[in-house]
Amino acid sequence: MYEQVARVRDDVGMSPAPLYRQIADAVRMDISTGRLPPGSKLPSERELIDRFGAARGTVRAGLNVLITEGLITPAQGRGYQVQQHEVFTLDASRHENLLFSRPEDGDSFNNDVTQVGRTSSQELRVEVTEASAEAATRLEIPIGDRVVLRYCRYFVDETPWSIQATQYPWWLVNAHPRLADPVDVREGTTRYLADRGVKQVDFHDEWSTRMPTPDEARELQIGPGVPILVWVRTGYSPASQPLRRTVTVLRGDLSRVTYDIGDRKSSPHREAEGQ
Amino acid sequence: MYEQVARVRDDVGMSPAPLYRQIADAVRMDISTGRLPPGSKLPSERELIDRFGAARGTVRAGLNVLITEGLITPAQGRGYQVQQHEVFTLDASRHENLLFSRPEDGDSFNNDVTQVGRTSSQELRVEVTEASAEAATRLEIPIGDRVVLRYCRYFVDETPWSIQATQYPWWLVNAHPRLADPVDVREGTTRYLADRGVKQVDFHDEWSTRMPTPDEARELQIGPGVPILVWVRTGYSPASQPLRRTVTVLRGDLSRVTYDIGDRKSSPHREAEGQ
DNA sequence: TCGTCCAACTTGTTCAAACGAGTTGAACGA
DNA sequence: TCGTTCAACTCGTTTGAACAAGTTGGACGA
Repeated sequence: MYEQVARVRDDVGMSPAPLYRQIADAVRMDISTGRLPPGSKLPSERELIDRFGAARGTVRAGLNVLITEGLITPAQGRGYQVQQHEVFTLDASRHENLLFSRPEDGDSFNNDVTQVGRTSSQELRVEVTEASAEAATRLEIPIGDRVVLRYCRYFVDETPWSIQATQYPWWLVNAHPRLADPVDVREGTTRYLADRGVKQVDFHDEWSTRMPTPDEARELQIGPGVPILVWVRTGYSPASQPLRRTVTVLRGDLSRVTYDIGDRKSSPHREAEGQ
Repeated sequence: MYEQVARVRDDVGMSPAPLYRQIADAVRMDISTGRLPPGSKLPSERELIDRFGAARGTVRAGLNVLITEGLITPAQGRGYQVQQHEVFTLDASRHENLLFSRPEDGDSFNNDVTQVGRTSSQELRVEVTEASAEAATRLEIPIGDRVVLRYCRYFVDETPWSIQATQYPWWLVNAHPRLADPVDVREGTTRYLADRGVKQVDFHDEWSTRMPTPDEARELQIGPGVPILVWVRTGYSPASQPLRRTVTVLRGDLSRVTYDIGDRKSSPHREAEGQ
């Protein structure tokens, strides 16, 4: 199927790209042109060795570039595969607090998920710990003060989606003890608090991106080359008192986030698929 | 300085981590504990070879893990260095449209930059092109319609910071021709339009993250292991007519984004340094 | 027919060697 | 003193070999 590719080594003048990068470029081109569509299997290392007349190490160096770029995934015994993502959109400006909260909460994300025929599930863990310096600053409490930490990992079908850790100051937990219940608050913590007169009206959101730590990569089941989105939301009462601080780590390859700012209510945006 | 590390190979039962990952873990630990502070030089490959009794390829595989995680940067002839970032924060909810716009625009970002004693600069390029499918959808114009593309690369001091491409629909350019001027609009395009009665009051923002393409990596001068933030903002008139669409690509290692949502005006957040 | 087993694939890990190319600082000469 | 040169360091690229370990499908036997 492939003819032997003439190796570009003996140029005069400008030095050619190193062989491993030529390999990466060639395969990347095959991907971007659609010759290798998402989900398809790459030629095996053996085939690429023959095609480029390179050593195995060189071929692997080239493929490693594409792994780092998040374009392909290796699987021992099965070969390399072109990444395919199904992106879910999260409307952060309408989002109350928790991903996957109940539809009655008016949350848009769970709807997004279930409307596509997916099932969402979650693992919950609740602890009482001490506030870190960062959290204490945001929650405007002394460092080391007791807080309730509600830790949650969310799944779409079987795929880990995000990790979320919410810290509530102790004074709030005292008044509303179900926050410390190690079980799911059925109607959602935001609704629970709202029903008891504690309303979050303001948010401060902070976004950043980075590569996952090994722990995060394990929990989200992502390989190298996939960045994460880190979302830190602090919620405030009408009196500008911090009520909670939520740190959410989202898989970058599966997530898109939107904000609608201004007067328009429901945005009439068609879903434009991009890249 | 370092004693020979006993290699963990012959465990019974659970197979040990491969050597290259042991090396990565050891060095990562040195970084996270501060034994190797940001900006410091790593031991050379030679030293690590001796310390772990591994082949050079194995040591390089280990270091490659850390490069992919964005923790270190290699420099030919000079050794490896622990990454050090100076993060700049961009307040997207107060942000008018362009990064680095003039202080009179009330933009917070340029202030952030100059207040720290940095200088911001930019490269501008203006073209007339045809709207892509995506852009046309957002701008609510026919696909292939003429648009003005204002392309800009921003720098902090000498460091590339972000790449920004704004598309204006032709009907707007006709009415406000300076949008097509291949020179900097001194007072900022947002202000320019506002002064002429065209006010952007609503925004639709879309955020995602991914690894850069080779082109983006070159333009932003980022190495492997550094993700980018992609920000797509569509601006609307009070009549909900799309006025422009801006795609901004930000270096993930240097950027943090905030949104303040709700009634509170200026958020009294102290700058809490995290991570 | 239906499991089991195994051969033949796949990628994962590691070694050893060689040469190329960028950087640095010390020795040297003008 | 100052510039040049160069040795000795750094990482960059490539080869070839070997064995480990996961996957798959077909042959084979019950």
